[in-house]
Amino acid sequence: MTTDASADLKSTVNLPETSFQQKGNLVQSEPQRLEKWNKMKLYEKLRKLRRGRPIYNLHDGPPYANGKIHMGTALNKILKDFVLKSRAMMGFDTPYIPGYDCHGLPIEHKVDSELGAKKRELSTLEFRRRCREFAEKYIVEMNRDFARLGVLGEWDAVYKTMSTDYEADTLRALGQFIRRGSVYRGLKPVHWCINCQTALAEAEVEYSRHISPSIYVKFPLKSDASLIDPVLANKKVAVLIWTTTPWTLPANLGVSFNAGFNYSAVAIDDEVYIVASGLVSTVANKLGWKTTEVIAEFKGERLNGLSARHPFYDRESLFMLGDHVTLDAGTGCVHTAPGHGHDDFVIGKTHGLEVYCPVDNRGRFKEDVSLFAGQNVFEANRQIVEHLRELDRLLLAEEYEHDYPHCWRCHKPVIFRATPQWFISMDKTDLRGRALAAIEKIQWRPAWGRERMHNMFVNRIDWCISRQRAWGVPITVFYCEDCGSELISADLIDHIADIFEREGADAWYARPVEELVPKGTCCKNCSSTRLRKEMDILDVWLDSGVSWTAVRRRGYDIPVDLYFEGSDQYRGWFNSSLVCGLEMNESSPYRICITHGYVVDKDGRKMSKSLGNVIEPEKVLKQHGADILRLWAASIDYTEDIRISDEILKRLSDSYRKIRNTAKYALGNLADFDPDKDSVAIEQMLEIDRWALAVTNELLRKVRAAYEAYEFHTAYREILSYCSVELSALYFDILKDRLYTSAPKSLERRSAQTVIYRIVKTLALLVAPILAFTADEIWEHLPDSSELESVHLAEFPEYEEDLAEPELLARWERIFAIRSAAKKAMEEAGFGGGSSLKACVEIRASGKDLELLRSYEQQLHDIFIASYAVVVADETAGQPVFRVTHAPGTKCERCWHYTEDVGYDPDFPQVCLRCAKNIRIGWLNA
RNA sequence: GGGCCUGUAGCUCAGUCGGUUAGAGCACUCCUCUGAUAAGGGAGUGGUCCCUGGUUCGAGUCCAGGCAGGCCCA
Repeated sequence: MTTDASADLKSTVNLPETSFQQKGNLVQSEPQRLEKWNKMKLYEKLRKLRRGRPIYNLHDGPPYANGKIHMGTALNKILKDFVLKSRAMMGFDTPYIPGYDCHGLPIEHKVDSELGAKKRELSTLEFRRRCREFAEKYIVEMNRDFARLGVLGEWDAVYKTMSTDYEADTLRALGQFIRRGSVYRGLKPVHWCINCQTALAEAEVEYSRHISPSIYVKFPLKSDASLIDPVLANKKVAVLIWTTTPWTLPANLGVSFNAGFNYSAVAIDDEVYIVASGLVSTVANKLGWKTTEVIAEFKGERLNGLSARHPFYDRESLFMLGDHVTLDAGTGCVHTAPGHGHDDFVIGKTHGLEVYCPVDNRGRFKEDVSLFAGQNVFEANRQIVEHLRELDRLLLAEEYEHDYPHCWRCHKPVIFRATPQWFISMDKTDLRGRALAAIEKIQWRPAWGRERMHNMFVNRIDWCISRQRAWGVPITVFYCEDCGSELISADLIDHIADIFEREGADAWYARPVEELVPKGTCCKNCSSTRLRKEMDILDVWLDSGVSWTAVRRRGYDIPVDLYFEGSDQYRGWFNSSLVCGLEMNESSPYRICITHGYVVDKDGRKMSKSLGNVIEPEKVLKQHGADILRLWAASIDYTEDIRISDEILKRLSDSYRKIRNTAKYALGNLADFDPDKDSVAIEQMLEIDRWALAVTNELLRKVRAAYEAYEFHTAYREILSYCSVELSALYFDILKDRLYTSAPKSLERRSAQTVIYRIVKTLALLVAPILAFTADEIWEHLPDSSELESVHLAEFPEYEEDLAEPELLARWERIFAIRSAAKKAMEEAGFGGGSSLKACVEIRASGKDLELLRSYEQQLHDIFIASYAVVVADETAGQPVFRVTHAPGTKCERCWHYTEDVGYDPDFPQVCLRCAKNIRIGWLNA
């Protein structure tokens, strides 16, 4: 055989040919495709195409606009895009208006630190302008980065919580809460710097070493001790507390115990002290008790509702039960001052205690505080200790070094102090009860979301909505300069909201009172017109809690279909949105609530700078491309923690290549195929082609169901397995001979091409929500000029009952099982894999297998990709038995089969008769 | 410390009502083809089902207690 002859033969083989590149080059090609989508206005086009169809409304939870997108936000946006793209392909009209959370402390801090010392020179208005610019800058960046992920939406019309209309709506929400009667002014302990005389957020305190007094104090029992245990009757009983802030003792209103702990009554000399049993020896050691005689032991719950006398005031101190009481340190009996501690505040609330705070702005005891009036709290510590000692209430006082909160500005130690704040009551308008009822009706995915949310509302304390900050929506109430009473009115707020609608919330800072209120507005108590503006702003959770109003403004119905966020939002956005929805709209703003887990590293640990295990989406985009990141998002079960690592991304790149190559191979075999002209009717197809159609149909059913259930990783698995097993290893491999060697226009080849066309089109459609870029690229290469200009405008095909063919599928399942056994036998005989055409396979079978194999005997060698396959009846064979030998005959230089008729056609001495015939039909028009 | 969740092969996932020898895809190893070629095909290796105890004839699955990790709260 000469080289020329060989080249001639090769020209009569239909090899795959396509411009679809094997390498994705995603990093380069994706931005180009994005550009194309922008130019063709893909989002608008899709919306137009679906106009009038049922709307599927996913409302975007606004991420905070203060930095680069990270893996968590990228994952969230990608998952949302899966939902929207798949719903669009199910025929829904799918609006998507992304949003941004703009107000709040993190931006204030960043602007603060950028300004440095200059900050003091700025007016509030100017400061707010800087904050606005800061947020705006990040919105532009984040928009670009989110869009780069292939997420389709109204990126040029996002909603922002700082836009004037949004700020007006936020304020109107406050008005509605006031109108319903759930807003009140109360006290709550906050971090307070007595040097700067300002409230501090948690993020504004830094912890550093500090020496405090550490004291053990007895609180003599006031209640009848025999109620605890008869043994204690007529004894001098006291509970023993430990504190490092003696100055909070004047504000003591109670002692807390843990219901589940055991407590011991320890007799020391003629007194009895109550201490948690688990701490008796520690305390004894500390206080130098030589012997500890426990005369009674009981559960903490026995103490509930009893009381002690205050150690130095003529006052009662109530015994309460709380989980915040631990055995880490102290005595297990916790001094409780609701005005000076968060736990104290919460437990005091539930027991109806006053939020008593006898300390003023400058950290001095108020005038009515006997013994210590006017004293600075830190200086008063020593005198309080001395006083306790004099009264014989003190068991030990020493110095204690620990981490203590300090002001981030002046670095002085801060105190916890109750200050006036605005609250939304959970109970005045039964928000708690209504929320619990609404939670039952919402669909939660995963299902445990219901329980988590339920528990949260059962225990939730009133919502503190005021913040002593500048960058936000102001709480637009007034105080009378003359009599001090509050002027709080929903109508007045609506009036101001109308001003905000035009000018934004800056108006509150830019305009004097007279320009903010209608003429004649005055104090309801004393009719004074001298009014002072409240300068607190609203908690940003109220901002985002009303984000659904931004959706309603654009004409969509509330409730929307879906909220889909990370699992931290049970406490956050899901929570505040539900409260706002209930008060303003009498319903939850969402029907379905889905959460995803957190992105963690390969070992399941959270990503943090200090651990050095952070993977940035930007890096993945530069290294692999958005479709790989999207494939990652699709491959995982998002309800749990989601791991990412270089290995995981490597595996996904492999999977990606499998899918891409499958598509490429399919497209390559359609180079000469026009579906309109060349398609073959199902009745005329070869049976294995009908099998492939049926399998594809099944894939369609499974993947559609997965999309409908928001289970993207099931879709991913089905698609990948279909490409690897059904197509690559079976169908395409078996098909090669037919595609390559049959005459181009022959029925056998057209039958296969008809199916391949349907396969690759279905594949493009099914992966489109996930591989947004690649699917569109496949779509472009389909041999069908009449198709839509982007795969994202198309709809999923419907499952076709006619194609199901369960008997055919069952039959072929058995054939492929036998094939697998045959492959093993061929491998053992040295004809595995690519050398299988050298093999001649003899199969001995009985019963049903024999019957089945007989009926397929003619095509069996094609199915095995061998040159011969012979079926022999053998009643002794349970499972089929194989004998594999080297095929007889000569290798045909065209189809590579071994046959005994090579050279029989004198015109084509190197090929078998089948090939000779095909060459004549296909290439010589004979 | 409390609420909710997770733990199955190197990776990502299945595993139904408790029922045979725990599966798949990928990776890995070996073989093979050179007409899917930075591809394709075949065969194979790989498991303390987080641990301990309990219920049961039987536990990856149910119960209890741990351990490790995550979110939220404290």
